[in-house]
Amino acid sequence: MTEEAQASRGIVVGSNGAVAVDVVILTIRNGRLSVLLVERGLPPYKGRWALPGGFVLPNEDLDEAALRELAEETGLSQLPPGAHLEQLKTYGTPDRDPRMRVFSVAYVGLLPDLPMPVGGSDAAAARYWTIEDIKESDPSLLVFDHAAILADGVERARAKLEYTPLATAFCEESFTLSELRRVYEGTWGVSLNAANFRRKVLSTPGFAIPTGRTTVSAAGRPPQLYRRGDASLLHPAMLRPSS
Amino acid sequence: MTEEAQASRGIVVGSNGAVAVDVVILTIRNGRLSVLLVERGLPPYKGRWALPGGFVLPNEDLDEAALRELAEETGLSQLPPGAHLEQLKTYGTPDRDPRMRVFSVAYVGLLPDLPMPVGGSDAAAARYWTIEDIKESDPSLLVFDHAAILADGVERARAKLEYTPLATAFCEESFTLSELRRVYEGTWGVSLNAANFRRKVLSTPGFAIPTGRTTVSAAGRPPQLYRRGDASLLHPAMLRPSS
DNA sequence: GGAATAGTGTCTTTTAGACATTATCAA
DNA sequence: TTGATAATGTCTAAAAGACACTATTCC
Repeated sequence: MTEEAQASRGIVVGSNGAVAVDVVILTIRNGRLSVLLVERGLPPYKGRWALPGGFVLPNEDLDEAALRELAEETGLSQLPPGAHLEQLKTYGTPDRDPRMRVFSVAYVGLLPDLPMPVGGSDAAAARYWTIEDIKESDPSLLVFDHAAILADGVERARAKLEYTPLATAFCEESFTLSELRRVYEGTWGVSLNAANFRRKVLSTPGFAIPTGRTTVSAAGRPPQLYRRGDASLLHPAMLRPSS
Repeated sequence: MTEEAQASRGIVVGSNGAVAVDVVILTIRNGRLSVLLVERGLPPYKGRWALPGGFVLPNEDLDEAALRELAEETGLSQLPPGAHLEQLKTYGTPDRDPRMRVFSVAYVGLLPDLPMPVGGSDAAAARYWTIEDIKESDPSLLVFDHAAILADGVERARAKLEYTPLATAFCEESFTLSELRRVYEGTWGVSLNAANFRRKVLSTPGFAIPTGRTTVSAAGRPPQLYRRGDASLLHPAMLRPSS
């Protein structure tokens, strides 16, 4: 039955729940895939952690709401250049929030490892957790179904690195190929052959563009710097080792 | 800000819109990718077409609501074996429905080309349209943002055929490799080399399993019959011709 | 020079594209 | 036999994996 048919029959008119957004903000810190979580400072659920999120405001688009939540928690007034935010999935199991029916439209954000701002808009604590640490901790660390949302977000990021150049969203505006490779290695939890990785990236038009500059490094030959190209798909894909 | 923080501050409590599901039901008819649309029989929007959909009921999960809508429009009491239904994306632009704020959680369904049942639960007409015909018709054929939802659904289907064995969801329980190839050809709008396609499918474990039986065909050598295997990913992917 | 990291070259293996050839049916 | 479709075989090209080797820096 169509929405309109229902509405004209008066079966369900008006609202059947509240709509929120939750954001899985991922970054690579110290070579490990990590997510930004906020701690509940007040009951209920005091001491447990949650994905940043909140209700969609009247007249606010979903993407806007997600951007706003990301900005509030990271302190970034806007997305850094090259960063990426995309819709993930909507979660609406009737009792996922025990207080009322809440539909949560989840987003995934890929960001470079920026220094945390001094306090977001909330009093509650916020910090990055490695995905590993969360998996090894008490299953009730996260509120509601946020563990499932996080798992879906991580899988989305892992999959998208295969067939898009989005790994660069984890990097600063200019980056070395070793940094880019460590994004893949940290996200997939594998190690990749540096020479073959280099050949693959450089043979894909629009993935990484040489800037001509180099960086100073602590030891070894100074690496070249690259910037994001305009490719939107890798063809053929970067293969995730199957082992 | 977290949902809980907002709720405890009373910033937004209760609802901010209604939540509906809309389903992009795709099939291959006469070799062409096609979608099931329902016609509005009553004003407003009389004579225009829409994706099957409706509001999510209290205590109904999103997947359930999508299955219910699919069943109501196709007359299928349950999904045929091997058919596929997955969440696509949520659309929530404030004025996408002029009557009230409606968040629509869209789904994509891939089904074999089953005969249409004699009338769904609605009085409104329902029929399959080819994607081509919709693209060539008046842009106002579809209500609201349903053209955009349809485009996203078609792109999802096209992409998923590349890296999953979901093409089999368009087939009956047993199928020939030519039928399977025509699914790819119809979905992608290309023609594929039959010999190379065959080699690719048969070299992917769990894609298509020979049943040992053959079909009678109007002309030519009778083809072997296959059934779906248990693979969930193609590795490496079936490449979509880049031309 | 030695340690460390960046970058190049090359051989092998896997997979895809092109396409000729054979197989099996109906009329 | 002819026409049609299914199935096989083979050569070539593209891409990935493995890995040895050279380059450039700091100490």
